Amino acid sequence: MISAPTQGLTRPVQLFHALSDETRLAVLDMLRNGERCVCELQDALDAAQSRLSFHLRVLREAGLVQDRKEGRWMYYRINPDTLAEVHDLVRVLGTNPLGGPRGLRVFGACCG
Amino acid sequence: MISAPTQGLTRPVQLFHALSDETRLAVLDMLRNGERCVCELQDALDAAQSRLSFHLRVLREAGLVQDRKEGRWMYYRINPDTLAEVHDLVRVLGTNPLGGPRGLRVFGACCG
DNA sequence: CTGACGCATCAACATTTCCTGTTCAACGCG
DNA sequence: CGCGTTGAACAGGAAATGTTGATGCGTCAG
Repeated sequence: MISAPTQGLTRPVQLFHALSDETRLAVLDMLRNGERCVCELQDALDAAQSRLSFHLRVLREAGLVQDRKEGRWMYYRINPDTLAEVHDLVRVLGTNPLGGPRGLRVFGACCG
Repeated sequence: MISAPTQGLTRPVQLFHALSDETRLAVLDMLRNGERCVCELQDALDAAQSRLSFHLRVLREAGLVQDRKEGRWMYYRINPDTLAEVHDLVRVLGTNPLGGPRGLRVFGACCG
C-alpha cells in the first residue's frame, strides 16, 4: 500500500529528491562503470570538492550509494538494492490498486 | 558515452524533482484509481486550492499527468508514458554501460 | 616527525521551492 | 444576465537547498 498515513511518503520523497539533481545524477551515471574515489568524480565532473562531498552525502543518506575507505581514499559505488526500491516505487505508481480499469472513477466526491 | 553533455540530465532532473514532494506523490497515488477533478483531490488531500494547483502544474509540466476540461471541472489523470520514461531512467542507472562486472574499476584517473 | 593530500564538515551566502492570499477568466445556473 | 463556483496565475514571504571558502582530521610519503 502506498497511500499510507502521509508518513509512508517520506521515504519515496527522500529517494526522488536525491535523484533530482544534475550533479547527483552525473555521479550515479559515472558509478555505473563501477567504484570511484571522490577525486575521480571531482575531476570528471569538474565540481568543487566541498560541493561534491555535499551531494555524495545526500546520495549516501538516501542509501543510493555505499562508500568504502581505502587508505586515504573514499570509494563510492551504487547500491543496487536501493535502486530496486526506486524501481518498485515507480512501478507501483503505474498500477491500479483496485484492479479495475484505470479510467473508471470510483469515488465521486464533490463534483458530478 | 557515459556522462551525457549535461544537457541530457535536465529531463531526468525534472522528472525526479516532480516526484520528490509528498503532496505530488499523494496526488499521483490518488490518480492510480483513475481520473479525478481538482476539487476531489483538494478535498481528499486537505490542500488549499492554490497549493494544489501549484503542484498539479509541476506534475503537468513534467508530463506526469494529463488534464481534461469538462464543463467547469478539470480532470487529471496519470500519464503512463511518462511513468514508463521514469521507469527506464531508473533501470538504466542500474546497468553497466561497459558490460563488465560492476565492481571493476575501469579508469584509474587520479589515485593510485 | 612533518608536510602534503583526500575528504568530511561547518558557516555564510545565494538560490530555489513551497505556501498563503488575492486576482482573474471560464463556465453554468437561477 | 448577474452570480456563485472551479481552478489557473501572480505576488510576497518563509523555509529548504545548493554553493563557496575555511577548518579539521586521518593517512601516507619523505
